[in-house]
Amino acid sequence: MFKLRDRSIIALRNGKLGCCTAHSVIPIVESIIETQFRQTSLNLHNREEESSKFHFLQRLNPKFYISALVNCRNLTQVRQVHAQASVHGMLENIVVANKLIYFYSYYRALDDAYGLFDGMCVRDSVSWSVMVGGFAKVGDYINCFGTFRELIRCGARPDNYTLPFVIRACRDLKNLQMGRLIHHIVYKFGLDLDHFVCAALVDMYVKCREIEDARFLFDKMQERDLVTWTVMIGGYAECGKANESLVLFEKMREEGVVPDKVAMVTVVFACAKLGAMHKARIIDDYIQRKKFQLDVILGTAMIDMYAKCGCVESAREIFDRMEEKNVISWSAMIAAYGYHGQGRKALDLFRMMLSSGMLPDKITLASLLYACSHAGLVEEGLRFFSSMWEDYSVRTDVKHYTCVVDLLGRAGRLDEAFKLIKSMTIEKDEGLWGAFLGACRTHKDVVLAEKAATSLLELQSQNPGHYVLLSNIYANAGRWEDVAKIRDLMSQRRLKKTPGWTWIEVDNKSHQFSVGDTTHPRSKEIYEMLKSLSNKLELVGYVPDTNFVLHDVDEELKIGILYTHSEKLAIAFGLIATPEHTSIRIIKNLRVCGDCHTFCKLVSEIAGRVIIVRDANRFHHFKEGACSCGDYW
DNA sequence: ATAGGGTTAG
Repeated sequence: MFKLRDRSIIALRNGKLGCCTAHSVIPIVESIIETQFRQTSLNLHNREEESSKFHFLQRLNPKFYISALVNCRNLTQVRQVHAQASVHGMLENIVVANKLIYFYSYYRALDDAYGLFDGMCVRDSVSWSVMVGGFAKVGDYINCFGTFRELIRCGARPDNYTLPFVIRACRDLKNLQMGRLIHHIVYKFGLDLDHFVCAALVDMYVKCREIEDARFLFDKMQERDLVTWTVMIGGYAECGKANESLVLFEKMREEGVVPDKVAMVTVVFACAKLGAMHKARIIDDYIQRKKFQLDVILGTAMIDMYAKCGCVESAREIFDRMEEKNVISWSAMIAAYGYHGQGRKALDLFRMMLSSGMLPDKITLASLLYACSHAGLVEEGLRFFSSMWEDYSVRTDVKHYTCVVDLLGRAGRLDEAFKLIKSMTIEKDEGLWGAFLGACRTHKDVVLAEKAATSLLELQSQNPGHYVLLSNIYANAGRWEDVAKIRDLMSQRRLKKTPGWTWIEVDNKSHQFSVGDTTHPRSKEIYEMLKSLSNKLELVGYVPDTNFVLHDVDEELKIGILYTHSEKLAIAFGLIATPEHTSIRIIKNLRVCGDCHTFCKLVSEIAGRVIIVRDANRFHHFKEGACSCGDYW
């Protein structure tokens, strides 16, 4: 047992622990408790008598307990200090009680913390803050909100220490309504929107996908720190405004904020979303210049960036340069080969992965199946699918089924795909039915499409793409009444067809086109180019395929609509605005239409250009009249 | 007495 020496006793009496090292405090407390325990058990009902010998203990300064708590190394020690404080009536000291609540929640003993909190006669704003924060830290949002509500109900004033906790709870739960309420409370109580509250609100709005609200607050912050910049940049990328992400990144650097690795990962992620190749190169240069270490996460993000910007080779270079790879890095690279239609390379890489001793997970296998599906490697895909559990201990989930339905569907084996769906014991989702419906469209099978559609619409799909697909199938079969029904259903469910757009980078600037667009400054030249292209294309036997036009309009009009699809406009612009023989890269937000696919093949031939198209699902590399997807997409 | 941001499929 540690022995109390005079010096220590003096220190304790004065509430100063300057002469004690951090680690010597605990034994002192233990010793005090020990002695005190002996004393109280001898003389439980005679508190007057106990005082003479241990008088100094009762007059202990609260600072002693606070220091003792700070030096606690586990929950048991906190409980001991609590017991000691209780004996001396120290719990009535609000600072001691608050500290105890804080340390109980630090050790995740929320029951103890709340017990103490609940028993407090007087609470100050710190008490509320540590209690609300305690619940927030362990992820007990119900009690976090509950305590906060109690705070408001008691007429206490919330403070800037409490609010960030509650706001972060809203963020994690993606509870926008509650988040707004708290934002409102800030104004109602006339609290000042300090840095912490503001940063938390920005983060909350970003995670609830209210990017404009986040931006509004972000712009109002006087001092924007790196983390908040990063949140904002990532938020824009997440909600499809990756362009703005890169603009913000520039702005951040202009303001002299120096990015760290996490910020760079976020920017790389934004660039992957955007698919802008020259930006990818710039960011890569920046990363190399600033000597950011190519760790697993940054490396993997860069693999993804290069692959999604259309350059699998550069992605592979990064992959090979990475010293440490995890299952995510391997999966990203396999997936990249998949959506570039290089199924064989995906398989090779998968084998390499196995021989390097890395175990695949469900995402690796989904990527692999996806690669097989997009390269028409039907048998290989089916083999992997059937042996996932035995070979890799990975359970098949609905995503794997979706890949295989896609695989069979593309190969025209619709009946097998349907049989597979019917045999499933796990829950079917709309992605699965969507894949099947897509296959029915490709192979013009209205009967199976109707079955798929029934299930799909039962799921109350919010994805307009599925309705358009179905409408497309009906239109193709000339069933205009059914087309009208789908249209009604869409408006009932307040869904609008996602407008298609394509964009192209020329001279470091992006140019965006929608169908029939005439807003581009060089519009006149673009349409002239289109006209001359169509004349040349007709000479090589191109016939517009009006099956890809949804509207119930006459043939002439259909051809007109088809001719001005956004991807055609972007390509025409690419041809007039870039040097000959350079490749043209375009990005489309939806799946590329069949007629445009044919168009691209022919243009690649007659104009002698490589055309790289990124659509919603994958890449198409057109060269000398052929496409890397082998018309299999 | 206050914290927070990052990678793969669909």
